[in-house]
Amino acid sequence: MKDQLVIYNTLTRKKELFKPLVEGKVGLYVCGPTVYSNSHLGHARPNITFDLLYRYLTFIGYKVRYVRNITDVGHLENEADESGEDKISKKARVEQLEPMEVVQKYMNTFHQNMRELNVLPPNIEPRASGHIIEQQQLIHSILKNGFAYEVNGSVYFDVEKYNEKYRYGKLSGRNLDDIKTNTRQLEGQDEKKNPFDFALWKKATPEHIMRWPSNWSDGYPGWHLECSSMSTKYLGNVFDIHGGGMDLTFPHHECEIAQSTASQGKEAVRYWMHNNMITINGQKMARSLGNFITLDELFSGNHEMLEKSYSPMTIRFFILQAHYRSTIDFSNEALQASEKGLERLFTALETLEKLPVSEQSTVDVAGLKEKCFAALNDDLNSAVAIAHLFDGARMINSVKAGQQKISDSDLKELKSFFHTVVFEILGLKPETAGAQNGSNEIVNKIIDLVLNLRLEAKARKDWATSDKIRNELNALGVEIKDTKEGFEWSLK
RNA sequence: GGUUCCUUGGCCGAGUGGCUAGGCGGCGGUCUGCAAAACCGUGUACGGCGGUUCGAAUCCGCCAGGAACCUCCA
Repeated sequence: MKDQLVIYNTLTRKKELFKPLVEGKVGLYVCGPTVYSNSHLGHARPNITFDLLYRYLTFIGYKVRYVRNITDVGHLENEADESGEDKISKKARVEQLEPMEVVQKYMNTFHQNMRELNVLPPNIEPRASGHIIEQQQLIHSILKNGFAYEVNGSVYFDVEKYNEKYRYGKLSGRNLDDIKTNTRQLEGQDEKKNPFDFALWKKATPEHIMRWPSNWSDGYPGWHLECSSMSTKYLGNVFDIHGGGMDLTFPHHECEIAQSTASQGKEAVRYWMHNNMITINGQKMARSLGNFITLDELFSGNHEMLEKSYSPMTIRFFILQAHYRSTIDFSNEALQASEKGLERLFTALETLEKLPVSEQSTVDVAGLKEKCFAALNDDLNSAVAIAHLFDGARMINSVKAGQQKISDSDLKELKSFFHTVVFEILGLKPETAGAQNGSNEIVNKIIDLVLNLRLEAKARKDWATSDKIRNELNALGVEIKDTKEGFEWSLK
């Protein structure tokens, strides 16, 4: 199965068979968050997408080193303040905090949200602020190779010079002539030879708090640099996969390619993968557009656009139900559909544990399994894989209902398949309220007691009493299903 | 304006040159004292107009609408 994974490479705009540089090992780098405010739904997408990739690569037998950075140096902000100060130091002033305190605060909530979404931690989570020296080294080598120039303590990348030897714009499908005619002339950029040149090192203005000493000035690194230096530091000069949101393709990833190539004469990344955006009313959800809903708001339901709260697994499932390269449109209706669907899947998973076995199967477990893995191998098509899981759910329910039969060996295979795909690969987990997991034994016993009384009432055909018990337990959040044997219940 | 891309049934979303996902919702049925759950059945969906083809929603062209990027952004 290892040799069958096909992934879409933005660089070639084609699906390609994935072959790692080193047999059996994969180097994976993903652009992580800039930690200056709470994570929103949009941030969940790349993290879940590449969590799926990480899990799947691991599942098919690769040893993966997954590196996901934390951007804590801050990017230049281009808003009305015109000060050019960096996002993190600006926020710090507003809140009267140390920049690193802001970073720590939002890094903590990011980690908390990721845990809630069952996103596995990466193997290395480097911070830009901890790699200033490496970034400066990278600038030195780009300067030495003649692809950068220094002006007044700042260093800029010479795009035109680079483009004479290599091709700037290959990832995003642009060419320099187009860029020349379409780059806006921004204020305060007169140091650059050309407006499309980008900063490698910026001299800090006096009010800029985040600063480090360097040969050129007290300043801070340009905003594309950290990924170039940290990815190659931990994964090697050439590594397998670099991921991130589609909105980073240009200029961020384009500049990364230019920096790596300018410093080492060859490209660092073999496969570029980009996830699409989450939209809301057809428009990208983004911090800067102000149309975002934070993950905490989703989990608590505390936002005017939300009809109710949505659990982390609902969010995760919602995202996985679409292919990562398609946009996915947020709405209460869509989220509730996912919530119901996920419930159906987990109910089937429970049913799976108590299926009767027969001599022969009338169901095709092997075929189901094959189709599901074929979907995952096809550029990580979780949407199709999940569709096959629903076919599996129907299979399970039909066996339970006695309409289909399953053999002992097929049942074992089906169980293992479901557990592997649902828990290990898709990273879903049950979210039952505590009471049924033994955390509140006495409550379980009381509910059982009451329901047994109801059973007695039913035996007497005392429907008034039995319905009263059911309705009132329902109101308390206990869902009751009558079965042939008696009853089943669960907490909502 | 430039570059890239999208438009699928009530909603969300796969996919493919002919065999035509899936979820949610709706409708009908089975089961049930009634519910719930489950199961079964049910939709003449592929933005518009042309073209290529035996055959296109899938390929090509034009038009309409929308998006992303070009400026921080997941």
